[in-house]
Amino acid sequence: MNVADLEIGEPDDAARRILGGTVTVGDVSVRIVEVEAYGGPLDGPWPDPAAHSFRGPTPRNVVMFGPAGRLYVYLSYGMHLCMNVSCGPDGTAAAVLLRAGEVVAGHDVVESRRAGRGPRSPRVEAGWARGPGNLGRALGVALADNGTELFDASSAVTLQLLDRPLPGTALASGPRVGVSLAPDRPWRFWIRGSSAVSSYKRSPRADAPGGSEA
DNA sequence: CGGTGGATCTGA
DNA sequence: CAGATCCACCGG
Repeated sequence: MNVADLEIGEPDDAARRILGGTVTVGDVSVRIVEVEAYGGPLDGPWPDPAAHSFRGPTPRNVVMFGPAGRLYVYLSYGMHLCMNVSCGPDGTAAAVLLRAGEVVAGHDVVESRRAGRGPRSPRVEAGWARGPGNLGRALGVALADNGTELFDASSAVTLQLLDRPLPGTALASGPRVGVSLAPDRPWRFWIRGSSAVSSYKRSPRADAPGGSEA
């Protein structure tokens, strides 16, 4: 509900602020339980070689360079629509990738979107929006939704933040998933104990689930 | 583990 | 323009 919370502060602050918030598209709502923060080019405040925006603005990533609170949608590996929330001041590239959520409304719609997929696709409700590709499919976003103003109630895609951010004790953090550059940056955040967190990438060696306190 | 899949970017 | 790349997922 408060864009200012996303335009002030570091991308990781925005990431923690978004956790626990709710994204709504039509009848479907998802409570966000896992996110990753991304920065921008070398000459910006948050140089991030893992970010789409690292090599400067392009037609695809230009939303990351715009004002906070807009939806950045991109197609990953030719089949998965992934959702990000732009953050930071206008003109500065940063975004938060929405990695996983819990379906809190529109279960029937989400289930129908999952129909016809392989028998191994998540049957358990907790897996319906686990992973950025699954999250995008559950919500039914399209590339055409790129740039949507998430805090405008009349938008097709909206984001409702918690009135107050979750306490740090409720969160955990660790390295980002699927990122080969800057793997040491602990810019992945999730809500402790949520069954929808995409834990599959955790190293089997890591006995304590994947990360540290946030 | 490998195949799939398509937009996007880079460098001829 | 072709080729490489890409913030995944599923089935084996």
